Amino acid sequence: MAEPIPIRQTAHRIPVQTIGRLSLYRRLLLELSAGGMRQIYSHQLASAAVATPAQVRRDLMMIGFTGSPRKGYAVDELIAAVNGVLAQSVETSVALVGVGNLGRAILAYYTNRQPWVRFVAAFDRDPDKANRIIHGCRVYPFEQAEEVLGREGIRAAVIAVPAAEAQRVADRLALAGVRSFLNFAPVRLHLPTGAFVDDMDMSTALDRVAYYARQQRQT
Amino acid sequence: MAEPIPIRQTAHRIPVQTIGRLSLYRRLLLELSAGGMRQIYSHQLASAAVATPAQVRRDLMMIGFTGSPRKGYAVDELIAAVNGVLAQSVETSVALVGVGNLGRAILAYYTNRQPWVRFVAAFDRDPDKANRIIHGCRVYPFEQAEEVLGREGIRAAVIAVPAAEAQRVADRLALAGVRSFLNFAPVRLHLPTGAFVDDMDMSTALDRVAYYARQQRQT
DNA sequence: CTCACATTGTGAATCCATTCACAGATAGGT
DNA sequence: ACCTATCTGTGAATGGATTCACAATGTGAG
Repeated sequence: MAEPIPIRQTAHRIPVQTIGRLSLYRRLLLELSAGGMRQIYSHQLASAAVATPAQVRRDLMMIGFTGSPRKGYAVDELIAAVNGVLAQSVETSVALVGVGNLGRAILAYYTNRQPWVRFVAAFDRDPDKANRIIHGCRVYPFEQAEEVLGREGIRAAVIAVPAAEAQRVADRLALAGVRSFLNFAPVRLHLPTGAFVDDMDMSTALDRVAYYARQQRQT
Repeated sequence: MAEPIPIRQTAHRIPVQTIGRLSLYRRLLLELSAGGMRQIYSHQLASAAVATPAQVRRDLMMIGFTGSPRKGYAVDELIAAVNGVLAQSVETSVALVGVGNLGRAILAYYTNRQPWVRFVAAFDRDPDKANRIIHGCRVYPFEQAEEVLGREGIRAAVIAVPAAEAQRVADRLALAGVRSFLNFAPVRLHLPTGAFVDDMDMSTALDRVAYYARQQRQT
């Protein structure tokens, strides 16, 4: 199992888009590997990921993974290489803030899906929700945020609170050491430089989809 | 009420990113307008939207909306102009496919949030779920998709089914005339050119967030 | 062993969104 | 009525991601 995975350097900064596609590649590769595929060409992976072969090769180049002409890429080694970049073999602890409809659906969605990330704490303002366990995740009152985040060493959080509260929540999490946010609230967060935010703005997404339903255009 | 809103042309094609920001601007402006604000400068809107003033001016230029030096933009006229672009004053009918945890949360989330889009039908493979009403939306068995989509003139759909089924569902919807998709399944969909897909890939998003929690870098 | 050819790895070209920077405009002050 | 300060509108510059295109590679066939 200790094969030398062909990696040259993880040197330069990897763009966010590439990180996102690596996550997708890994999901596709895991399925293909389970189906018995040992080698894969850039054009095959590209077609599965709805991308171009050049895009795939460029992405793999970014993480310093190399294949072989005529044989393509070794599937399992590639999975290991992507794991090395995305998860550095450590499980990442994540917190959820906001245990409403959306928050519970998020917990349900992620449970047993990505073993490399774990929701170790959820928070809610409503004390009635506290101290319950939802989808295997303990819910705390939001007042205990600093304590729990510190204790668990949490540096990533998912925000699923109403728009009006999102900024306050983000401020407090940032102060408590969280540097990476997945934000479901339909507002843009002001955060200290160095922090990372990924907005999952469903309102905006629905507006975009409604717009293009009336146009006839484009990807 | 019949003020002439200053619009020059909706001529050229508006990039997706701009459409997304227009949706955000509208949300912010509606709130500011309700709070009594009549005029707004590009730098104020930019700060609310976490963008640059130049970005805001460029976006408004794309939709042909003009303001005035020293007074900025008229808030209510700008809202009307954005409405004209995004919703063309028509309510858009949308379907949901997949009434699981996520699907129900999506319905709950959108209810009473964006009156300009309406979920007029939901579909699920499971017949037990059919013919119920969830958050004001009637659930049909998926077999009736073509009939209902045709009857309601639906051209936009939200896909919230498991990954393994997403492509089949998308194919069938596309054949039934749906041209615009909001895809929550963690796969990329192959669709006829001309169709629009917006991927809300929560798996990928969580991987990105986990990645940057370990780095110390950047938005 | 040699050859042919499909595939990789990557510099260069292209494309597209964002930002810069400034000319032109105008509201408000005097 | 004029002047000034500050904003808009936009052509040009920038920056970054994607795509092109091709030399280098090495595999499998004969």
